[in-house]
Amino acid sequence: MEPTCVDTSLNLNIVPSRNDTIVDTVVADQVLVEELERLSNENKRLNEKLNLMCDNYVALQKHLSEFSHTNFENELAMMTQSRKRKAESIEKNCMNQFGYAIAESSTVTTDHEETTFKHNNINSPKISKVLVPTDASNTSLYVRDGYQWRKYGQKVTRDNPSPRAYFKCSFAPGCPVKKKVQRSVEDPSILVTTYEGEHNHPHHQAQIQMSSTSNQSETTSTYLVPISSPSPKNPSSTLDLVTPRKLIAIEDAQKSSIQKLLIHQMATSLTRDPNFATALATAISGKIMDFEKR
DNA sequence: CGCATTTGACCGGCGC
DNA sequence: GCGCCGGTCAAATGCG
Repeated sequence: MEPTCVDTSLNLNIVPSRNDTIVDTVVADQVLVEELERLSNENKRLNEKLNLMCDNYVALQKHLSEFSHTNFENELAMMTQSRKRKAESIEKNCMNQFGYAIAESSTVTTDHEETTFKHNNINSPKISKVLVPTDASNTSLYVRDGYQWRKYGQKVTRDNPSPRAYFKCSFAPGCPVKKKVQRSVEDPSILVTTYEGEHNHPHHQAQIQMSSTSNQSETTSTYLVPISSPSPKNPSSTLDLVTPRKLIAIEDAQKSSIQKLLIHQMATSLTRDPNFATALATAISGKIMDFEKR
């Protein structure tokens, strides 16, 4: 969008005549009416500009969304390309059990899922993976998801310089669920959280809140990821990790954060603009005057 | 003092 | 059989 500059300054320096007060009042009235008309026109122009900005914003958002989606798919492809051969052999082993589904997901199979497939049988625990966008500078591996976790180990794996943290669910005694948290190799701003097993207790939050925080006594949530938690009623399996539904959830989370950022930037830039502040004040005063006319 | 985290040691699976 | 690597254990440590 090409930059536009709207002269919103008010020429309110009305100097009253000292001689004829009646004529002065009439002239002043005329000036006020002209001023009102001018402000009204300006208000219309501002509305048009605002609409244009909104349209451009929607278009930009659309482009950004497409770009993010493409990047995400590329990332997944890169993450797995080096291990594709290994995955293919596993795929052959598991094809009888998963058939079409596993064949479709083989290109985005991750290291952990490979392990899952190796041990997968009817009684194996369910695995789900969630990508949590977070601050890359934040080295914390804590992801708040509504459950209570106890960390029992940390390892640096061969394929990833960032350490992998191991957690057990301590929300209920005997809960078999474990999770692993590790930063993505390609994008350190993404925490890859892998859940294993099913909780033997209800979730105490309707919506999972995932956040990465600087310490374990976190009180603030950085991101809200609107996806359901792995639950016994959820028919999702290991393969669910790569279904479009998950991708959409991740994309929605990204879009949500991007949207907030854009809105914040728009608001900041607008409020810092003295022209906008003046125009806003003018519009408000104009509305008040309109209201008083009635 | 109790609980959670840290971290090095240990174990088992897998590939060569 | 050996070494590598991921996962787990458990003693040490820190914190409220």
